[in-house]
Order: sequence, then structure tokens, then C-alpha cells
Amino acid sequence: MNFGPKIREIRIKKGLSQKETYSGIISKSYAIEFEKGKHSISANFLIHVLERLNMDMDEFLFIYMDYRLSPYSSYIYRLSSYSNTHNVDSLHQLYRELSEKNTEIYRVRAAETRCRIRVIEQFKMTGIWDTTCILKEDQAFIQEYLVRIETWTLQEIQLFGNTIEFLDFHAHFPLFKNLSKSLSLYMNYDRGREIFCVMLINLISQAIKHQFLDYAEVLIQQLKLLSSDYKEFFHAAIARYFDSILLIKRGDHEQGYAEAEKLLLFFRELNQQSLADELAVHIKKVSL
DNA sequence: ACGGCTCTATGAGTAGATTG
DNA sequence: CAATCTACTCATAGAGCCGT
Repeated sequence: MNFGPKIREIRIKKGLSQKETYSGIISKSYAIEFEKGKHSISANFLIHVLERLNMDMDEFLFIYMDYRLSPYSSYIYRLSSYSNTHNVDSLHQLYRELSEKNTEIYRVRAAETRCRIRVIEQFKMTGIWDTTCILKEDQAFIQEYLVRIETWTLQEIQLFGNTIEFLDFHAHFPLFKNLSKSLSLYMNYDRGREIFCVMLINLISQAIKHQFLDYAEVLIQQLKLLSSDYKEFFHAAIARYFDSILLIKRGDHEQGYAEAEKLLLFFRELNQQSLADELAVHIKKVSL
């Protein structure tokens, strides 16, 4: 990848000279050749240059890719938007694209996508959200992949978070124990916190479903710790919702239901219909 | 004078050939 | 087969030129 020409474009738009942009970082001659695309500079130097342009690496890469998402971000975006709108045709298209690539990580993503397709297709036919209809081979493939991970990256934590409902419930504990070592490392990184929050939400949901209420309570505390900032109020609201489900499950029906309904209404007012429907499953289960 | 540029030199690292 | 040598690439700095 040669970033020079794009850096030059940004620098000129900002009215900065080469001297202002590169002095003390790389030599002027090298800066010129870098901008012409004749050679690249080390990531370390690139970060310093981007600092002079008031930009971080994330934003620069986004601009460099012509304001398009990275292949991974695009995959996550498509998977979640197609799943949320139950757009099975697009999910099939995504599955075909993933199947064409033959590396392990693409096979894991294809398995994840096929799980979604099967559950959504069955839901459309029966009206029941039942994850047992996924293929055993997909479940085994994802689970075996996750079990092998020693040091978790955010992408892998996100994969775990997004596939929790498809995995063996008893596989959750060791996997979560293993990845939670990374939690403190990502505490101050907003994207990391976001991914951990979503993972915790799905984990709590499963813990409640399987009646592991004390375990759910511990996880809810962790979710609250991670979503204390105002920007994460949405996750904090979901934590409150889970609190109310625990109240109901532990016998305080009146206050629990009132609180849970209030929060579901709040999510619906924010146009989060599918999330509210998903969360409402916990209330229905309790009332049956 | 300043910004942008070319040419050349240097040191570190490495792939491949040669030698003991 | 391991150690050494050689040729090459990469990332860099500096001297100096050109146009405004």
C-alpha cells in the first residue's frame, strides 16, 4: 500500500507545507518521494505524519479506501443489517460471496451467515426463534475455531458475541473466561468497549434463558461498568432491562414488569423495533 | 527565502550462492 | 549442513538545483 499520494492530497487541501508536515519525522527528500508514491514509510512515521494532519489511522484508512468500509466492517455491517431486517435473499448473496474465498476465517464467516439464514428462515415459517435448527457442522466449526484462540482480537470477540446463541451453552463459560483477560486492555478504547458490551448483552441473554441468574447478575454488573459513559447509555439501558428481568424471575413481578415494559417502550420510541422484539422474548418466557 | 524537487550515499536487512 | 559471502532492496539523510 502506498499512502503518499493520498497524504499529499489531504495535506494540500489543508494548506500545509511539506516542511510543516514532515520536519522532524522524515527527511524532505524522502517525503517528496513518499508523496510521489515511489516508496512507503514505516507505520510509526505515518502515525506522526497523520498527527500533523489532525487525523488518526482509522479515519485515514477510511479516506484512503474512498470513504468505504474495510472488508471486515462491510461484512459486519451487511450481516447485521440483513439479519435485523430478516432479508434472507441478501444473506444468501452474502453467503455465496463468503463461500468463494477459501481461507479459514471466511469459512467461519460463511458458517455464521448460514446459521443466521437458517434461524431466520425457520422464524419466518413458524414464528418461533429457535437456534437448534442450525447445521451441526456450522456450530462445530465456529466453536472449534473459538476454542483454539489463545489471544483474542476484537474481531474474534465480536465473532463470539455474534454467535453465542448458536454455540453450546456450556462452551460459553470457558470461552468467556479466556477472552475476559483482554477486557481491561480494551477498557479505554471506544470500539473495544462497544464490542465487549454487545458480547456481554448476548451472553447475559443466554444466561437468563438457561436460568443462570447469579451468573447473569455478575455479567450485568460488568456491562454497567463498561457503559458508564453517556455515549453508552443505550447499553446501560439494556443492562437496566436485564435487571428488571431478574426481578421478575426472582419473584418481584410488579416492579419487574413495570420497569421492563417502560424500557421496551423506550427502545421502540428510538426505532429499535427488532431489538425490542428480541428482548421482549424474556418477558414472554417468564409469563408463560 | 521558501517550497518542491533530483541525485547520491549509507546502513540495515535478507535471499541466494558458495565454501568448508 | 552450517557458516560465510555477495548482491540486492528498503528506508533514510543530505547536498544542491529550480522556480516563484
